Amino acid sequence: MTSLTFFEKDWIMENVKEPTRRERYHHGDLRAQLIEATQALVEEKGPDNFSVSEACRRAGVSTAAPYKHFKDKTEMLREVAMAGMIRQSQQMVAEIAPHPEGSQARIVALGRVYIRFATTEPGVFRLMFTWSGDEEADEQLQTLGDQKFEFVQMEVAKCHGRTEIADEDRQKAFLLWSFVHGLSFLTIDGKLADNKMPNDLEHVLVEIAERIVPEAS
Amino acid sequence: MTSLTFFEKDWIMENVKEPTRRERYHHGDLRAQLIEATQALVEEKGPDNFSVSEACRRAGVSTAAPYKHFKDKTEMLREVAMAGMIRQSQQMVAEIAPHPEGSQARIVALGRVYIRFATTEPGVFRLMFTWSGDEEADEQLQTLGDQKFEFVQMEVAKCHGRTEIADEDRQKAFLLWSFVHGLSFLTIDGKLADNKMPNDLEHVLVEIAERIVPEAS
DNA sequence: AATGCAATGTTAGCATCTCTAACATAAGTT
DNA sequence: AACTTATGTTAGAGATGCTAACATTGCATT
Repeated sequence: MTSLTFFEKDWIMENVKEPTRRERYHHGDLRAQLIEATQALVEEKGPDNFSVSEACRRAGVSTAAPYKHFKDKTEMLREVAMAGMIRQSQQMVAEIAPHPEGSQARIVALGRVYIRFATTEPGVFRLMFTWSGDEEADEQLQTLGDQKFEFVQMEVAKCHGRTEIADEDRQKAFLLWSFVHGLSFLTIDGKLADNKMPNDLEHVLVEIAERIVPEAS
Repeated sequence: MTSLTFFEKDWIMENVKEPTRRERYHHGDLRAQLIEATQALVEEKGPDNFSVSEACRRAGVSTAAPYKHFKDKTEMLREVAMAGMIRQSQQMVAEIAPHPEGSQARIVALGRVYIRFATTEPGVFRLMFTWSGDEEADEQLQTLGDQKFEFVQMEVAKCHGRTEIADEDRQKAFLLWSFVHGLSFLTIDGKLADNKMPNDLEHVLVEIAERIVPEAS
């Protein structure tokens, strides 16, 4: 019985002319669509100039609707930040895969992903890291960040032929992180116009990796 | 005549029970006081949560008053950012003074000032560098930043016994800047809790300087 | 299948914020 | 003393974050 009604529903969902999902009172997918709108707006206007109202307009919904899905504006933004964190992590593991374990190329790849993400999604990137305020709310965010950093530390350790993270690895990973983080922000904040930015980013990454994690372990 | 009235005024200003300057219709010093309030609020609430209204409350003035002195909210914030830029530069020149020209200690001192400023005035620091939006408005700000960067480049050049900036110096200054910039943001954004942060900041600064601008030129 | 509940929308409205317009007053000039 | 300019004030428009009260829908239980 239930299965039959399910089939009916499926049939309706797929064959009927799709009420565009907007004409219906219940949206069906509002939460996801609001997050999507939020992310888009964060990129377009920057995290500071994001407004819930505008996200509502985009989702074709009243301005009170989000509050059935999110506690407040902050929670909407954090959702986008979290998604960004995960996306960045995925890109990292994908990008180092082709390179042999313990190779410097892996370190370079990590840095490349970091900066590419920052320049490709500056709004989300800013959101992820410059969470001014809220103090304790971003526990999950912090956890994700910690995991990512430990991942980097592990890669550095492997470069030194270790299977566990030593103090030296921690230190070096930290140097690397600070560098790419700073480079990312200087880039997206437009401080590297003109002659300040080295022309070849890849070259810079290799150089910094060489200075901190030399190929000859 | 006029000089007499001036004297009278001075006498009033100094000997009469000071109408606290708030009881008077004309404030006398509103612009400066608004900037002061803005800076304080930027530190307390963060640049994003700063509101003109609150600055007005602090200055004891109506919410429309600022618009006789500033074009809009953005201009108030920019004023604070500019002042921060200048303050940071002054600290830099002061801190390198004791060290001999061309010494690595000078480079370390520059980094120390950069990070100290960021941690001491995180609100203003954020304002100075993560100016999301406005595009062309921050021309002056950009100019100040450029000057500072050139100053750093020159210091690096001196470390190599040069009196003019070479490409190598540009490159190295850029690496140094990226590093301290990233370190600053990671610190004020609280990403360096627990074991991630090396215990001794000074040591880290020396180490990174050694890696990029070795003492033995 | 009918009914009831929980989920998820909507409209109205409050408090706050930025910024403008019109007006008021102080200060300096002629 | 009268005029002008600078610098305040009050009133209010338009946007925003969020809440309260109400409406509609979907699902579950009967």
